[in-house]
Amino acid sequence: MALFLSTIQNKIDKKGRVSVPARFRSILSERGYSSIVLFPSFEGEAINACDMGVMEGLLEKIGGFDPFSEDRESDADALMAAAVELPIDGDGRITIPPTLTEEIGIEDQCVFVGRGDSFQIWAPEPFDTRMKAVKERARLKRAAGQKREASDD
Amino acid sequence: MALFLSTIQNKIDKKGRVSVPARFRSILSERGYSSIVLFPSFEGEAINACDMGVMEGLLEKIGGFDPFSEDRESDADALMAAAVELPIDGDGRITIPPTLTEEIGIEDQCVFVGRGDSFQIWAPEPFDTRMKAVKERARLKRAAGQKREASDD
DNA sequence: TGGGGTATCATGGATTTTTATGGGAGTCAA
DNA sequence: TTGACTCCCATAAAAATCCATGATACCCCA
Repeated sequence: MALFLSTIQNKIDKKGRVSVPARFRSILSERGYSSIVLFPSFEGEAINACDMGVMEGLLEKIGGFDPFSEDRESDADALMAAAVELPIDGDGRITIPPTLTEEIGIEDQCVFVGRGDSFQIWAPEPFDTRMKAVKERARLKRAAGQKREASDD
Repeated sequence: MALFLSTIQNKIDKKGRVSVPARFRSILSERGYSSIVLFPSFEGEAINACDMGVMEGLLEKIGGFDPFSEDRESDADALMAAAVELPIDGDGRITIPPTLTEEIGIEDQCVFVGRGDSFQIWAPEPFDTRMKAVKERARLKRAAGQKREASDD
């Protein structure tokens, strides 16, 4: 199955619309979806995005509706409550609700980040910071580890 | 199958009518229903809502589980007795009976909360409190480290 | 190889449709 | 008659849809 790869930054217009990267759209439609499901990441820094199939799988895992049982994870319920299904319009755009953008700090630009079977949406600056941190950590690890002189800094 | 997702707050007018969120309505009608079934949650904080199909499955499951168990049967009886089927009117609204709203503390606003295969109806404030509690708990769990144990104190 | 044409994409704006909400008229029963 | 309820209509706001354009990438053919 095709994977969500690479990082694309797009603009959010005054009406709150953003283009979903064309490649991502084609992957979604390959899977048979014309909408995406968004919900806040647990770390609170990004929005997670997946298709409805993933949500269905999740629900199946936590079990169906049974008012007599208390064992249904409240986390899972919170997830369903925080998630939104967004239709992709005829021009390939979505409108992310303010509840999600505000929490993450997204304003007029956002970054789509491939994660394989799903992707994330970030505000540009925090994403930058995060990437730099990751790279730095990798660099340190490399430096501390072996004498790998193939420098690429 | 489409799932009930996200959280929508709507107003209750003087006549006691509330709009069922459009997305929820379309999911219901997709499943072939034009009414919803309501009954109080056992925790007493919210109203549970589902379609008649879910209700039938539910009662069948409970009834079929153990025909000789008095507890189960009385639970099922209580559920049936407390449940109401509400028609959705031409404008997409329902009128929640006072028996249910008073118990939950709903007055002039209510919140529809998706739960996947069903949804709930809350008074705004208790729902807020609940969501904050869930988030805080998740935060603590995260901060405590990745040791995923049954404990969540 | 390079240049022109074409398809695709991201973006902006306008227009139409849907939705939530308010209110009124008619109906039925107590 | 009064009160509760149903059906119908009005409207403002929000959402979905449609159309236009500049830019870029892609392809084809001389």
